[in-house]
Amino acid sequence: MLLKHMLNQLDPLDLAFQALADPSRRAIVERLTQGPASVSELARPLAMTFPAVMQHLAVLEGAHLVRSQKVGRVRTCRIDASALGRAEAWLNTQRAEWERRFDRLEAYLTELKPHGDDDDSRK
Amino acid sequence: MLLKHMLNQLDPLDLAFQALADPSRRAIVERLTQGPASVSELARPLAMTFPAVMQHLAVLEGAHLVRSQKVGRVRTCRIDASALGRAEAWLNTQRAEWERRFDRLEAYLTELKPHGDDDDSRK
DNA sequence: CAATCACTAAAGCAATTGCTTTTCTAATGG
DNA sequence: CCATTAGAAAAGCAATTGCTTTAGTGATTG
Repeated sequence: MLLKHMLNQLDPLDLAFQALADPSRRAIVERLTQGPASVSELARPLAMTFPAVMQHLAVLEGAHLVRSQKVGRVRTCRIDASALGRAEAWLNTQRAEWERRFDRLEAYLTELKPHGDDDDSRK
Repeated sequence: MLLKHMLNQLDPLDLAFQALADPSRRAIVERLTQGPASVSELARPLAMTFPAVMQHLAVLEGAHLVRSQKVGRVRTCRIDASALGRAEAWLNTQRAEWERRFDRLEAYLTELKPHGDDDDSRK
């Protein structure tokens, strides 16, 4: 029961969604879609200490939502659109699947009762 | 510092992404896009106790990703597409924004150096 | 009506999270 | 060269998470 825990989080979607669950991290992502930024620039608008921002950044990098490279003493961060795209794709699939089923159901009901009556057993 | 913690998670996106960060909960969502199901049906394929599944369901309902109603002794769950859509929309916006900026940059580079040379400082 | 079934409530617990403070290293600017 | 700047590493801590077990409450069935 602890082995399973340690070997967990193999699925990239776990990491991506987990990373995006935090508003500070989403703010960082939103900032980076406007273009690259240093860690200091990312930290400035966030009401927390510098190390805290670094840790958020580590989470985002671990989820492959952000890449970064250090030149001189400044680390420049940019978004990595691939992980963003995979999360988006999963949601897209789920909604598409739901709508497909919904449409099938609607078609079935229309066929069953072809005149305009959308009422079901009320209360 | 603990008040802020308690009043946290006001943003629906926090709840949605947090809920989707767990593979069991995503499995539940995937199952429900195929159509409604009882708690027992949802629990069957998941290698965990019944109460654990109920707790996952509570998280999903809290995030408005799932709705449910009890009739007799069985609770029937269905997905709530609206929260799914809002998460999808956020990701969509971010990718769109990123692509917009990317295209602007590309156009700038093409204008700057109009002949077919896509090389940058290598190594 | 008694046993079972589907679900609920609650307590407990190890692991993880989201910070903090402190300390350190290395690049840069005057 | 010395002070500042940008980032890194680590330890500590309260709160949260993802389970578990145990002990219920009502519907439903034989």
